[in-house]
Amino acid sequence: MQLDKVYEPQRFEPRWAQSWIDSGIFHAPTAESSAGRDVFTLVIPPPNVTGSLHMGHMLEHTEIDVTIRWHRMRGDATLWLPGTDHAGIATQMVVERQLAAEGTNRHALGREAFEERVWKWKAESGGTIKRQMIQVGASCDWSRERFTLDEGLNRAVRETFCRLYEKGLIYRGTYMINWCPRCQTALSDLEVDHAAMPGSLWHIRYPVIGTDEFLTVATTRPESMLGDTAVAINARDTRYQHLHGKTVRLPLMDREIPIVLDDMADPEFGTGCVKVTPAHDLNDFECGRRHNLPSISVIDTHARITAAGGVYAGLDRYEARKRIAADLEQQGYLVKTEPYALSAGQCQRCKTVVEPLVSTQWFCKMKPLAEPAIACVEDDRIRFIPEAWTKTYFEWMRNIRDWCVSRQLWWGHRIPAWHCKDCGDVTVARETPAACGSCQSAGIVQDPDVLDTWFSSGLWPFSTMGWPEQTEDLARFYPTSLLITGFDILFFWVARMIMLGLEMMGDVPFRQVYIHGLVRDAERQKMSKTKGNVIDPLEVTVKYGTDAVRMSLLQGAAPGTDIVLTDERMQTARAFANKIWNAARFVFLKMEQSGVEPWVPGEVVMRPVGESPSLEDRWIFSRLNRCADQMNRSIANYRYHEAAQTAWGFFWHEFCDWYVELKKLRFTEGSGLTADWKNMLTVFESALRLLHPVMPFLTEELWQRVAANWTVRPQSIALTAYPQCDTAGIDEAAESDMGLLQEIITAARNLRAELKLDPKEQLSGVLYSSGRALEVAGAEPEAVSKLAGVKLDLRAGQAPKLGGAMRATPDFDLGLEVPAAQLEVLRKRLEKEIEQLDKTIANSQRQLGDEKFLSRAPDHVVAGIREKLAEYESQVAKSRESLAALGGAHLNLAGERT
RNA sequence: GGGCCCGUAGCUCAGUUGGUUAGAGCGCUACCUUGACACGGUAGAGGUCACAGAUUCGAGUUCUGUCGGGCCCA
Repeated sequence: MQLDKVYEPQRFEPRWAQSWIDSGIFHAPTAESSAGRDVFTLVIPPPNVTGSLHMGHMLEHTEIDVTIRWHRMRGDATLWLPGTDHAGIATQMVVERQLAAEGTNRHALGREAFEERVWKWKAESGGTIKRQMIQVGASCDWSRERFTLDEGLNRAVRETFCRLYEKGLIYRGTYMINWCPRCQTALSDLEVDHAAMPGSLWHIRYPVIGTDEFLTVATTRPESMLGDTAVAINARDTRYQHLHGKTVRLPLMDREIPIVLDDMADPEFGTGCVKVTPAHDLNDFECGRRHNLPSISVIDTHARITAAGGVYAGLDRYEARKRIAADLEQQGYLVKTEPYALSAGQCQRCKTVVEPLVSTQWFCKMKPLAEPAIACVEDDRIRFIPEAWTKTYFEWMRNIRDWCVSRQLWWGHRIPAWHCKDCGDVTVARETPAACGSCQSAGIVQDPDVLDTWFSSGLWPFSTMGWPEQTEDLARFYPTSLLITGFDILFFWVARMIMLGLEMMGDVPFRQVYIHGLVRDAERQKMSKTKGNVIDPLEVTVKYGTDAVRMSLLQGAAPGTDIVLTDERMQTARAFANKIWNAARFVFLKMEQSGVEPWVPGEVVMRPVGESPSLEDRWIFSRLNRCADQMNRSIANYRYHEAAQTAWGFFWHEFCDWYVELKKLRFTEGSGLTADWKNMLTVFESALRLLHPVMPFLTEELWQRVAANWTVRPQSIALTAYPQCDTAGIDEAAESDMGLLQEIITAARNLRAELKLDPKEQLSGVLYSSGRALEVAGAEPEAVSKLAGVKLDLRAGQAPKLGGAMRATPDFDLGLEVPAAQLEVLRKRLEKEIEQLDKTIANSQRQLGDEKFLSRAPDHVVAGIREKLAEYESQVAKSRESLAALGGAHLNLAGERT
């Protein structure tokens, strides 16, 4: 029964983490066992299978776990479905780096061997994150764990691809795409980051054929001129109108290209005319289509100049840029070069500047998918929290562009399309076909490309439940209830799940989306490996305890704000855990002394037991009910910071600071299981339950001891009922009486501290009151004498003489007997108090003298101010009197007593 | 260029539909090693709610603008 003196979470956290998993208590209940209960489902945002847990995961999983544990305790049939993502490019890159270190590469290895190699890597490191999640107590159903490359999920991917293809929503075509020359694959628009970087603007003049004029174009990429097939001017631009219909001679290439009229040329910007390179710029590509211009590819997939680039063929794009700029200058075509901040697209993964290339790829048509996805948020079938994200979502959805879904990678879902060597047609099929669908030729080969990882992630809420099979899980758990994730994947993942869920399942994938913040360091910096400011969750959970880390994260997790995580905060959270630990230690020690056995009533009791429960019992149960009410509402509304604060305040500042201190006065040795004991154990047990979703380990460890003798109890606190507010347990009278008692004690302590009296010295004093305070103090004399160290003489009415060590409040006047010499320190405080009260009184009087206020403000507000004003006035009068008395010769408090 | 969010105590943030003396945690100051806990106790100091207007009897809260910070999209 004895607990260690200091809270050492390492001594019990690993034990519970393992035991929760072994007992399978977090598995979703069967349909039979949970008939009639509400269902609550959440699928995990799948982490990278070869990754490891970072603080972002820890925050996300903590918020999910709080919510899940709360729902489970509320009696819902709860499923948190875990799993991982194959993270195409990222994982392939890791393995390619391994190969490079071995002096080889994937092409030398061949596709099959490479894929084997990646699977091997997955087998090695794939379990890490799962182990870590178990370690930090994530209460998910591991029996339903999924991986995006599982066979079942692959079927879902193929089914989706085929359906979309059959509907004409997936097509293959030749368009401008983002190409990463390092990763050697196409990328979607979302996988390209636009970063501002210093560059130059080159002004190049193109001679107009048949005249002695020039058109000067400005470009940030002079090397692309090799592929120019026109120069555009704006029809409204009077400077160049006379040149329409003529041609220019492209320097270096000696090619004659037309001058076209196009709005792309902005008369306000630069020289007003632009070069057109349809093969290497999206705007130029579209311009080229409008004018039927040829498209000449001069940069290849390795970002080198192609054979079409004449003498520059084979040069890297940047090398070519230097040479071309130099040649232009030498030949007199370069007008000037000026510094220019340009925005270049970078590969999100490897930061290489992407190359816009014309390429044949698979695309997904987005507009028809986006429309219902917009509608379901407009009509509230899906709600974003915080709501501000709705706008961002709409903004993106309404301006959506087609999605390039093919990737030239070897790690991922292979596109289910087969090309015919004979007729050239494409056969798209769910199962590997034996022959071409058009000409029946057996000479077909599967498309070498794989799908964007997000294509499979987009199916996650239903592919994980067995779709396209009509499984029981799917029927029970889809749509899921909630998604908790970060804003950084709102478009990548959330938006696509909504579109694909609606299209494939005919229903939204989740009802609500809670977007959490970002974990930052003490300087509010994003955590990053390169900055070296990452806090490793595993390290700190060992150091401070998982519960303390969870508490720290939740304390800062106000919706819509980032979370600042510091060692200081985690230390404090550990101190909180230690406080609870020691409160429990006190309880158990006292139990032993009193001969009491662990006891719990057997069901949640939210009211005190016993014939006439004590004030502190009535009070703590009342507070417990309010705490339960607040906890339930806070968690329901994703106000995790509020839940954390509520539990913290209840345990520390109500249970420990007052309740336990008062209860100490009740317990005597060998008294047995009195009502005092029953109430204390009941409140403590309920409070543990309230805290459990936030600090699962500590509460489990203590609960197991508190409830040890409860014969028919669940095997874990996680399976007990979450306390709900019982309004009958709210005792306004007890709260107000307790408030008075606290005020009396605090007033006495305050005087004592201000007068710098010995904290241990027992003092005498007087309490005057014409109200309830007298009865409260009379009923709890020991509380005042023990907690404030003052023995009070109780007298009805107001103090006859206000002077000396006196504290006046609206409810009572309290004085201490002390030597006159110690009273001087009171003067300053009284002066300050009077000043503040005067200000407040003036303000109230001004309001009450204002006709408009009196006529327009609601009655209760006016009445409230009148009442307060009377209080302030009486208080300030008392303070003035006290101050006057201080000035006098006689500072003896309760004068008549001496 | 378009859009979103944020400026409240030294720090990190709360502050629900406008309403009575603006809160919490940390930090800080003073005192206290009291038999649950110094990872503790008691008491205290600290804010013209970024700025300027407007609406209102009344604004930290609503509206407009300015300044400052962050983010997203092009």
